[in-house]
Amino acid sequence: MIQDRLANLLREACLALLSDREHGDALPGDIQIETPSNPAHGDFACNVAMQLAGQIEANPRQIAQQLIDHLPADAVVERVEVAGPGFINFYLSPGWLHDGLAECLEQGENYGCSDFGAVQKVQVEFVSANPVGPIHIGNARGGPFGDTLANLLAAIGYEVEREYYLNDAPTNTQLQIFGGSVQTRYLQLLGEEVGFPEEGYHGDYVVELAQELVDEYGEKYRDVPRDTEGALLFFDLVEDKMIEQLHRDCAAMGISFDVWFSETKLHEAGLVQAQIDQLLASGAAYAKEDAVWLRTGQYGDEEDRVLVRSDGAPTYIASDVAYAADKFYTRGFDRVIYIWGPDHFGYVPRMKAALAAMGIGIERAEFIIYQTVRFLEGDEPLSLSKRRGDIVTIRELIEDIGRDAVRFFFLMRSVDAHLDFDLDLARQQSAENPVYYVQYAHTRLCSILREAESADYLGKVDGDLSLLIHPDELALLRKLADYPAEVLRAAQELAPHRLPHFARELAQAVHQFYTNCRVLDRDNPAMSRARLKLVAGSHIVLANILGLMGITAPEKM
RNA sequence: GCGCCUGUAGCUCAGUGGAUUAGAGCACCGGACUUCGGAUCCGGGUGUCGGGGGUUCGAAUCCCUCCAGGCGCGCCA
Repeated sequence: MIQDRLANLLREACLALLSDREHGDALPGDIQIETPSNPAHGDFACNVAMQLAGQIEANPRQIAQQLIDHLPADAVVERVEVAGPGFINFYLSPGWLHDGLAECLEQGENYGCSDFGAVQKVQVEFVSANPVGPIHIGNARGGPFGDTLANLLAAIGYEVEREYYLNDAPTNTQLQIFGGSVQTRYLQLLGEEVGFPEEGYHGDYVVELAQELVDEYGEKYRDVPRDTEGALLFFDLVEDKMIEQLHRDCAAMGISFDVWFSETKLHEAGLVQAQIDQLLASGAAYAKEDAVWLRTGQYGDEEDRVLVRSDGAPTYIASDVAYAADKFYTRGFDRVIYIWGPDHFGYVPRMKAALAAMGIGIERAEFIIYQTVRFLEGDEPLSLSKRRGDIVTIRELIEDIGRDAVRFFFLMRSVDAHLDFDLDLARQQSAENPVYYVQYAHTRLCSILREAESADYLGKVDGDLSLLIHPDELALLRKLADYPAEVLRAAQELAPHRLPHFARELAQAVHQFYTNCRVLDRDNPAMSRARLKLVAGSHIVLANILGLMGITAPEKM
């Protein structure tokens, strides 16, 4: 990357300058090369002189000038200036852009990838919705986010695993409530006068499930007691359907998990009990009032948390402790990223505390809480609750506006921002959608490449990139050259939402180039060949970035 | 009450120490094509960056405080 090249030049200049001044220890660890927002300020800029000024007590402009004096020569650096309060601005010859295109063409689908994360194993766990209903607008947000984040981390060299944690254990109270809801609907369909519990799952799909049970089994389960065991029996009857549905919903979003991890398996293998015993033995857990508590209060949580209820049933924390042991110890992930919905917010401190109590460095775990999605109908916000039944499923949304638009919409916003989802607006905007703008740029390039195959006047001569000097060509070249740094940054900051923005800017540069620079021209084959190379490079980068987002790159629309 | 997220153009949002012009999309108004796809391009912005205070060469960005909206605070997940 050109940024690394410039940073290395500056690092050498810093070392030379600092040894002159006997300040060898003042070298900044990370030299930031940034792109000035104002093009008049050069192709790249660096603020290292101002950082140094604080440490060695000298005028930043003077330091900047001295750094420039010590800067090793480099072919692409045309001139370097001190500007403003002490910026070092680099003005490069257009050759660096042509080099960037050559690199892009050579690397193809790998362009944008790097080895930053070399051989580290990272797991991204996301969605992980309880198997009690379809994935819907409220809990789907982590899907495209996690999937794209995983793509990004893989692109910068991590060994990535995508995981779905299936809370399928009978100790999960939600399953009991859900099973009870199915049971109640079943009995109602059989004509029994039974009231539906307020805290139950009110969605129509529960009635449909119950109807399927009636169709399949008739009255066979009429006399099952309406207690916890009965509820779990009913959950067992529908469990496979629920899990299949989750698989279908994820597939519909274009997400393929490497591992569907079953909570029940943790229990069956005795791992939950083993972790509880170990925590008791190490003193991280203790017994009080018939329950077992984890000393999370000593590790930053507000208070200690219950691991085992007084009735002997383990809580979800117990499962999660065992699950974490499996992730960090058994499977040996260097980093684990948990992506959770806003309802799990209060759970982060206790999970961190639990990891600390287990002796797992908390820097190895990252918790990303995405913010609420509100579904708006007109001006009325509806709260999304599976239990209340007023849900819009992810598959309804996908059928409505398409998978590509769904992924793009969810990805566009930072996960820290609340997201208002107005279905009418989404439907209406799908024709004026930024995703089509990006995809259309891709199809236009495909169209040129198709056309070029039958253009006999092009011959076999290689395109001369130095012919590319039109402002719209240079602007497009610049976006192509910026791409690898953008991927790296989006991955390091765990910020997939940067991608749709970059993709739109790239598409804009493509459309401008397309409008103002005729590519295929029988009267100018040399220029045609050069521009075709730019078309090929742009085509590669658009396809790559759409690929990272899990959005199709169509050849025709 | 405590904690977290958010507050930037009419609307939806980027920008989270950097450059005396704070950006984009949508919407609205006007314009562009005998050649590669018009789902395109070009032009049109008087914004208390929620208010106030502070930190410094420099703040939408960091700190404090207040206001508004959202979410969370269970031996549920």
